Amino acid sequence: MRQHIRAGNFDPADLLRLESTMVVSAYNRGDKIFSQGTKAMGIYCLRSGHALLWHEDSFQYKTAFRVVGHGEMMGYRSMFGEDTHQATAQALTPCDICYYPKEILMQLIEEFPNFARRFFQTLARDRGPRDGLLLRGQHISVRIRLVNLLLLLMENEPYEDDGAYVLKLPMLRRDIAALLSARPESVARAIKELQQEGVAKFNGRTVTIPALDILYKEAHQEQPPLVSNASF
Amino acid sequence: MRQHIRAGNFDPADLLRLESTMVVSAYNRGDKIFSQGTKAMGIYCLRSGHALLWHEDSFQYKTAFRVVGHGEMMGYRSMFGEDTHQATAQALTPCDICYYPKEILMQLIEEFPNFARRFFQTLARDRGPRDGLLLRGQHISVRIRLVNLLLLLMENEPYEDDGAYVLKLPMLRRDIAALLSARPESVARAIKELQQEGVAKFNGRTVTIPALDILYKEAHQEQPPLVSNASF
DNA sequence: CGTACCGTTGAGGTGAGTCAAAGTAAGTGG
DNA sequence: CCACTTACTTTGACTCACCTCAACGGTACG
Repeated sequence: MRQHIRAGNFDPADLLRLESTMVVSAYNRGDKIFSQGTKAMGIYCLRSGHALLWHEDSFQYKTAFRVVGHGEMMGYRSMFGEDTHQATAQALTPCDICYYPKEILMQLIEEFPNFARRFFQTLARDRGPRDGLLLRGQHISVRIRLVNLLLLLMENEPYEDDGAYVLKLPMLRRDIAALLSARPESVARAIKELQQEGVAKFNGRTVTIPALDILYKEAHQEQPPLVSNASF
Repeated sequence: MRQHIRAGNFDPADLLRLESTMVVSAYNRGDKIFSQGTKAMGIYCLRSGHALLWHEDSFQYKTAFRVVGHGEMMGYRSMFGEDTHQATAQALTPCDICYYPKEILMQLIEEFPNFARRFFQTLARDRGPRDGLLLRGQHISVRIRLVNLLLLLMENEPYEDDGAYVLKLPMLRRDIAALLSARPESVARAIKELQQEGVAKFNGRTVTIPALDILYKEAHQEQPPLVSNASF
């Protein structure tokens, strides 16, 4: 899922131009990288650290929908949509972020079909029906949503120690809650449950998972509802 | 939001080629246009009628997420994602649908920057954080979600009679439920409520709305929760 | 050693899901 | 045109997961 901007089959001159126009900035925890409602003029790419994307609806309810990690892009949806930002990006941890202005990107896209294709793919795969629903669908318990989030975060941070997987959460409990469209209290209760059953050990922001397959099983094999839901 | 494939600034020869490769098929209510899990080879465009897009998760829970109306496209996300279809498309009403194969589209996209731009925009605007959450966020009551759905459907079917807006629902109650991530019973109760308060009159699949602004107000001005939800 | 968050726990309330049954359309075939 | 079937819709009673509110325990930091 990661989407670096990498030297592919590009003209060195263009790459140089891309590099020269690129701006790298450092952000501290809590800093906003861009804000919902402002005009999208380019895209951002994380060199290090973590950021959180969240959307605020007309009821002032905030829902986080993506954790952006090292090497990943953000802001592209609004840029290509030729619209204002539909979300706010905020640094979860100190991070370095580079910015690519729209004009340069558009030029490269026109010139190099492969570059365009990569963006088409990124846009198309981003937030398809698949996830999102798994993290926020209310027919799934907070517990299962949490397990799915853990698995998602594990994809990006494979760290093994002594046969068990270890995951360092880059965020607060309330951010986890926002990602699951739940409340911090509910998250705490779900964590307690998983803890007691030995599925995962939580120690502050460090999560230890003894057996990944148990987690995976739980994430995808809850009993289906008995009654179907639509005219399918 | 509608996305016709129209004669823009294209080469007549290419348009001819596009037309010649296009296949138009007729579907009856309930027919599947494409199925989740199958390979996406092109895009579909509705000439008439309505279709419903729904996704089935690993718990066999079905969530509808889009009603496709006249002139709108579907299947493009999976095609550009170079992936299997992430949803199933099914005809809500009898409809005529034309199919454009991928190769032709890709050729046109490479050749005409404006054509590419339109697709970038379509992809980027489709299912951003904005809607979706309004229709399925569990912090919003089924009633408000229903009101939002009505407003969404009204956008495409403006029909005025005697000062009141009239909307003909192209779908069953259970499909509405699937769109709201709710149950048909809950939808029925929400409908009853709106009925009793005179906000909207439901008669089978015909909805009459005396005052649009009341509906609109309700859709966006519910009291915000007292406690914020994340470290924002 | 306060102060200020963050995280956890408990008690209580509620919206919406589940289940079951009755009511209403919409076909279909005689 | 009327039985008859089938599918869709609504209602009521019950249950439960999660939210709300409130209080308490932890940890970091000046």
